[in-house]
Amino acid sequence: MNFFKQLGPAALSSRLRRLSELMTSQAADVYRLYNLSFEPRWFPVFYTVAMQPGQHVNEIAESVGHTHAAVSQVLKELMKHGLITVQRGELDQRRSVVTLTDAGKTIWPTLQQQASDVAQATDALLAETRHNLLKAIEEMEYALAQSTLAFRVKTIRDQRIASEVQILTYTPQHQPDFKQLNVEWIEQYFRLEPADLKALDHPEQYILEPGGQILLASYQGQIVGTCALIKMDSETYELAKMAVSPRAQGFGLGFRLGEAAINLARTLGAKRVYLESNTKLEPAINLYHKLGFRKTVAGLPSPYERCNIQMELPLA
Amino acid sequence: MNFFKQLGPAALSSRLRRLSELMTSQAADVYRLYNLSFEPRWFPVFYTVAMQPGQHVNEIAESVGHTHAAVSQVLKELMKHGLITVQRGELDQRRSVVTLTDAGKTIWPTLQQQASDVAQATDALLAETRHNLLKAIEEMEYALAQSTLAFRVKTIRDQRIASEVQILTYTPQHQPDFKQLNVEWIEQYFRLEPADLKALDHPEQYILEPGGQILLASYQGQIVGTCALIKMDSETYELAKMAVSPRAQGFGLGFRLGEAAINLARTLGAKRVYLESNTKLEPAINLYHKLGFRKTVAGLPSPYERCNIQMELPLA
DNA sequence: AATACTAATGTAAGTACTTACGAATATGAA
DNA sequence: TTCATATTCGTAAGTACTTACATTAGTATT
Repeated sequence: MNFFKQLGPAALSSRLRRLSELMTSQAADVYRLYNLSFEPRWFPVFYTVAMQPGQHVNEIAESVGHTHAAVSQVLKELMKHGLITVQRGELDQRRSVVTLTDAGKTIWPTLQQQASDVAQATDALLAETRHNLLKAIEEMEYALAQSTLAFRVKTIRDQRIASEVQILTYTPQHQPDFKQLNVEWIEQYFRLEPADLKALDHPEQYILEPGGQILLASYQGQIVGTCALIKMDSETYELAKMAVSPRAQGFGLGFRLGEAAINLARTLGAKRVYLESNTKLEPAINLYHKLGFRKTVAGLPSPYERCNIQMELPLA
Repeated sequence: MNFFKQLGPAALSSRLRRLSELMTSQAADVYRLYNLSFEPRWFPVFYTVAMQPGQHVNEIAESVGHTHAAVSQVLKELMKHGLITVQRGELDQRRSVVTLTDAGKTIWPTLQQQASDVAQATDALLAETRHNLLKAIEEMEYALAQSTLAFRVKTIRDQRIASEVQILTYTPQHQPDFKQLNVEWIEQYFRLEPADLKALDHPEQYILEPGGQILLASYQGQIVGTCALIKMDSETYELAKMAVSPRAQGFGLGFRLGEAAINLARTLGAKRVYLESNTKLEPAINLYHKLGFRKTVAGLPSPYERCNIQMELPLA
């Protein structure tokens, strides 16, 4: 049991299962106490049928909170033990309408008595504990419905990664990474164009010297993202060469880079930033939208074939 | 979900299972987040092996709190995925000694990172709730280890029944029940003897008139237990004709009747009560012991063949 | 009236464990 | 040393559900 002590919270669901199994086996002992040839797992279904005969499978399933398949299986067993009868629905022939047999009606009072005894014992049991299990379960179900465990973990992971990510400005040593990351995604979706190679092979000449900037994201000592601002005129910059390595995608890196680029454009005196992309690149378009960019109707002519959408972000 | 609302506590174990399933499926989503081809249920076993290589199956099972069979199955899968190697133990050829492969060592840091992220998320999740699930589980496991659910339910049921059981004194109308209950058990284990029939057919003549008494237990309008005090001399009574209907056995009825008889003997001025029985009737002997009776070495001669033990209770 | 869709439910197979059983090896007592 | 007993582990089957799929019946649309 060292495992639980070291990783308590992570092993929660396993512990839930263990406890559930313990309680199930103890419930079986309870049934033995009452000398009924009745299995604990039948109880929920039998209970709802006894309380309201004439229900059909789906209704019962809804009541007990299991699937119709589980109910169907239990009904089969109850029928085999002569406790219920199942008939076709009169109005709707698809339905299986369930009622108690005489044998079922005979054991019902004992079962009720037993249920009441169990309820009392369980209440007393819960009262013995400082942390109420039932309420804890309810709260946990609610919390998990509000926000998935995976979502919560992702948030934490992204925060951790964000704290490890640094946004750097371009120096000549970054050229190979800058080129490689962009070539990678362009070749995945489109074909490299001459305009690409010019900018990627000679960023100083084609981006920096005309007054642009290049930003890079580094994570664990590696360059995993790039982004460039290209100066069009004194008030207009183009956001381009946005690339994130596949192994670092999904960490919110694109957003960090985009944000940094927009802030940089502001300090450079830009009144607007625009970009060109392709509607095929849905995640990218979503990212740009999240950054505040909106589609522009008629844009400037693009040197790239692959672009079929222009977006713009006015800077206040 | 009406079922839960009406029978909340009784359905606890079912709810535990549901929550466990919910968390298990969400845990699977978490693993998807980290792009590992690794199944959640492997984690506990893999974790212990990574933390301490060279353990054998039973040790791992003990660590993770599952059975060796479960560990064995998981190890088989881990081996198939090339994450561990299993070798025969050097000293003890029965043992399977487990270590990580290089592939296993490679994914271990990611897995650790993930476990730490999950632990953080779960801690935050637990902090969101007012009733701490983990502590509730621990408390419930402890409480159930202290005293079984079946035992608790039995206590409550016995109390309920006790409150419905009445101890009556004999009137002639009870003779058929008195006879029937005794005949039932005697014939089950032995044969009816002439001495039995005399006392059962004519209790007034053979028990009451010589100064004895008969007590009966009634439950839900039926006589379900009998017990007689037969006067031997002014200071000695024999406890006899103790019978409890099979349908009312296990409710502590014998104890109630015995207690009442002993108190009655005291008020009649007895210095001792003794009884005769057969060691074959283990539950009865246990009952007499619980009532305070102890085995006597040399007793009075018995009119019954079936008796091979005498027990006595001195009254203060 | 034919067609496409949806609903109801039975059945099979999967899940993540358990218990039961059996084979191989080790240990202890005679 | 030998034989009964205990330990270790793998495999099979069971458990109490689930999901996936198949079948039949009803409903809406053309």
